[in-house]
Amino acid sequence: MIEKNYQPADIEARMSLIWEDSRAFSAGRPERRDAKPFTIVIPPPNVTGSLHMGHALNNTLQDILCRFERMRGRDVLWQPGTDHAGIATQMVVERQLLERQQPGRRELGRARFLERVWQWKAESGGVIINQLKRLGASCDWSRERFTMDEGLSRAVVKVFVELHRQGLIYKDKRLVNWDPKLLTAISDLEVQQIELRGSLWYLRYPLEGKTFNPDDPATFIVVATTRPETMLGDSAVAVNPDDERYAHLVGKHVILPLVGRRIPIIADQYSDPEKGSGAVKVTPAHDFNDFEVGRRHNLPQISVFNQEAALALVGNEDYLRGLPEGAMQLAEELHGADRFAARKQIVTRLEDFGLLERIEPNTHMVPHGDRSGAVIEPYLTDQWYVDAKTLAQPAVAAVRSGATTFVPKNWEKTYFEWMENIQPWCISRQLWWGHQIPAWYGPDGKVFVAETEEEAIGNALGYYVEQEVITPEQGREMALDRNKRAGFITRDEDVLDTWFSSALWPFSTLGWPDETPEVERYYPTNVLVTGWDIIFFWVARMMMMGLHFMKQAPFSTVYIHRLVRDEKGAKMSKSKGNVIDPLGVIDDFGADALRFALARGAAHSHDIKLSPQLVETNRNFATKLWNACRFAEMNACGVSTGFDPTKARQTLNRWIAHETARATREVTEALEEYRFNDAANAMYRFVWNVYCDWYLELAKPVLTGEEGDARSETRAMVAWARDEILKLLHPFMPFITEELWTVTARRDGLLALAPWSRKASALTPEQLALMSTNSPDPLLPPIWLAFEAAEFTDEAAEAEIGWVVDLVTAIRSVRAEMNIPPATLTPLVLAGASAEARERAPRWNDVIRRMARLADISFADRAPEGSLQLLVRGEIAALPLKGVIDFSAEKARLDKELAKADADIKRVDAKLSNEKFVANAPDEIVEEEKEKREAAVARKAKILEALQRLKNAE
RNA sequence: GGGCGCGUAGCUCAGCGGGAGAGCACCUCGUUGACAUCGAGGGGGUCACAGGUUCGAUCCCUGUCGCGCCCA
Repeated sequence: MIEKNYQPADIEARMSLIWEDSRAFSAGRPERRDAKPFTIVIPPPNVTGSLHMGHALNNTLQDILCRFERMRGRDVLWQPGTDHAGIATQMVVERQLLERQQPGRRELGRARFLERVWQWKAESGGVIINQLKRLGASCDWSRERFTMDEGLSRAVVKVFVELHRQGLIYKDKRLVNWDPKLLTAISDLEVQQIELRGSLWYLRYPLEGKTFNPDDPATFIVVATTRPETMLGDSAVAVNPDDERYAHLVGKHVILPLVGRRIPIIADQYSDPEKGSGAVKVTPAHDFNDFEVGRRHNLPQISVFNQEAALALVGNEDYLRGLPEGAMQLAEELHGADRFAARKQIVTRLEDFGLLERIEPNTHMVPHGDRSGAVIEPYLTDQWYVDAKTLAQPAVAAVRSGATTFVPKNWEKTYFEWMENIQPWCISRQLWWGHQIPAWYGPDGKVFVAETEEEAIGNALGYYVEQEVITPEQGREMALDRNKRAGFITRDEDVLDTWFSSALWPFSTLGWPDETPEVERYYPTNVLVTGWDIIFFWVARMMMMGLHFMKQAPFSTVYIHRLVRDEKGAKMSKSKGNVIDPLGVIDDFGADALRFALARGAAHSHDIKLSPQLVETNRNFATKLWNACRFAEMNACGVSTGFDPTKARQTLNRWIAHETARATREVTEALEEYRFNDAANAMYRFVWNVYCDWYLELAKPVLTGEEGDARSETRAMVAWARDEILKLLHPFMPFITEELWTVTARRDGLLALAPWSRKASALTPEQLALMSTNSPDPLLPPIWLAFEAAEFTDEAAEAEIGWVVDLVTAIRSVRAEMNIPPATLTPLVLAGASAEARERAPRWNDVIRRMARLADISFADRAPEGSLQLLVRGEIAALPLKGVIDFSAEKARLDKELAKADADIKRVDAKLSNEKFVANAPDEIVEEEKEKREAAVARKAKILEALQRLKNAE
């Protein structure tokens, strides 16, 4: 029994349990041992996360694909899990400690802090998994993984060690993006360039050997900078080699103001004569471009900041080297000043000495940390790097060769663009939460990288014994006693970038580095579904790691979807307050409605604009489906075993079989091409505008009529088509369809595991032509017969039902236009009807009368006088309404139609009389135009006839 | 500055070489037993602009304007 009202919350809770209990989504179900696998790995949400609309879209699309392929018989593995999200999680826990006024991270110390994080993870880390379940995600939940699981951690260590051994991971001292708030290095990708209004300061650097005179430009050179405070670390001034203004100064020196350091004037292409003064200060330790200039010219790198981006001058050897007497005073005065305070102080001092020429307003891009929001400081430190350039080569080749394809294809260009300009990937983070780098250092700083601590210690002690730094006896003691080696051998404190472990996700989740059956069966995966924002963070890196370690690209297709925005097209953000909470709309309208709304909007080249109202609309669609199924139930439309829709005898039933087959093809083909919106919209139309609006309406007289073959066939067909609808809709709206599947008949199994009606391989056009004949060749191989229902067509049925639909629509339309009250039943006269119409009309008498609100239907040679005359498929259908119709309105209506027919004839004539058109256009187009002309001429004749009748009646 | 994408009904979008479409919104009418979370009907568009290619352009090409995003 179907409940009277559709109540999604109730259904969704129940269905979740049924799926879970039956382990419907488990990969490797025994009966599918021989089936082809289909694998998707979920983009692991942050363990700190909660479901937002982006997740809802991303996972809805993945679920549609998984359910679709599961129904097509594949052995589906949708691999779920979460990401430890280094920085984000550490921040969450630190904030919690602060709120609870508990000891902070540093007070706790590393071990106890990590314990706290794990504890937090155990308590609150599973939130998003449950939210994904509410969305209906059909992951194999028994296989849930976490990037810091024992197994995945082993994969991380193994990858690190191997890449290190191969020279693809190395330690280097270079500039990094330093976050002075979080006190860690971050990768280029975690930096956001934000345009800010600032200033361009023009500073005078006095030339060596001349007495500085603010009024004499010959005594100084002007440099322009956006960061005057870094001048303390300047080690050169650069001018463009082609800049004649400065040619005579190249090779000379300036004395750095305030500091007194003697630095050279060098010629380098980097200096742009058009910008600023054409001369730039060079600070290799605090600017990426300057760093490169410094390398080219072998300049000293003078770092003047500490970790917190405050000036660190006292005791700074690099800074103090070669400075004159008295330099200490300035160092002491400025030491410890924050970079922004330092800027003010330095500018003031320069100004006092006439060293500031002018200040210009200047808008420029300033790097910010994407997590902390702090202004990023280029900072000179030792960090670990991955040689991304080398790893990128196979990753580029895989996409070039088509081994991996992006959908839509244009993303490949973005991918290439980045991959071909890729920079070394900084993977070390000065955090605690994450995979600690498997590197150990000896007293001289020598690095020992190994998969286990024992191995590393063993190597290290062996090395130092050999070097006679320690005795073999000491070595043995240190190997056995952790305390004895403390301080002698120390582990690298840093952890790896979170994306390092995510890069391994497609194979680490399957058990690699162990040789598991899962790796064998489910790698490489089939499709990766993700947003464009993590192509670089994640997709590119999975490609690199997958190809390097597995020798195969991790997925054959990368489907990139767009963003979900609010109804006005604005990005959803907490600060704007325009966030739509997916769980909120699920509460209000159901997960199915949200999923269907997202799927219907998921076009390739547009962001999705979503509003609660849109979800409501799709809930209404679910209600419509619900009620259609109730209607079927009330009319005893039960599943009839062995029923073959292609053998139906009733025209109406053949028609819906034809339409169902068409919908099946449309949905299948659209999903095969990741056109989620086309697939979902095809179903929306089919269910509402075909099945409900016409099929069920036209079937009503039969269903409520007398017992007989026609009625039983119709009952069976209503049920069959409903079942097909439930199947086709299941990937989009799993809950309601599974519920309706369960309650409408005794079923062998779950809808989630029921077979899709169209097989994976498309038929050739020749095969299709064969299938469309009404009498299939008895010699056809059985596999073709399996396609029959989905390939079925019946043009004759379509023509007949089309006529009924057109007739009813035309009558309804004119009745509404003429304001004929619904209660008024009018007679219908088919004037000069063709043999076909004479046959059809009695067959559809009941339906047409009911739907068009007619008293009766009769035939006549010509339309009765004083009737409304409609043109339906070239024949006149007349409504004799003497006394009711407004003659002038009717004349106007017919005139309008006449004008339309005339316009059509004229346009076609223009074409056909154009010799070039007839000569150049394809034959079928010319033929089509001729047919159009004939039809329009015939139509015109009928309209003229109708006008004549009208005139006679006046 | 480089790249990608988008300008089609009031809104959101589909169509991407041969007669302008859908959903929502709007207006009119309607509770006859699946459904008012509904049904029937209707109005509404120089397909941004300008050139070009073509027998034919909303669709292809070029340019202009406007909007969005990514990378420097």
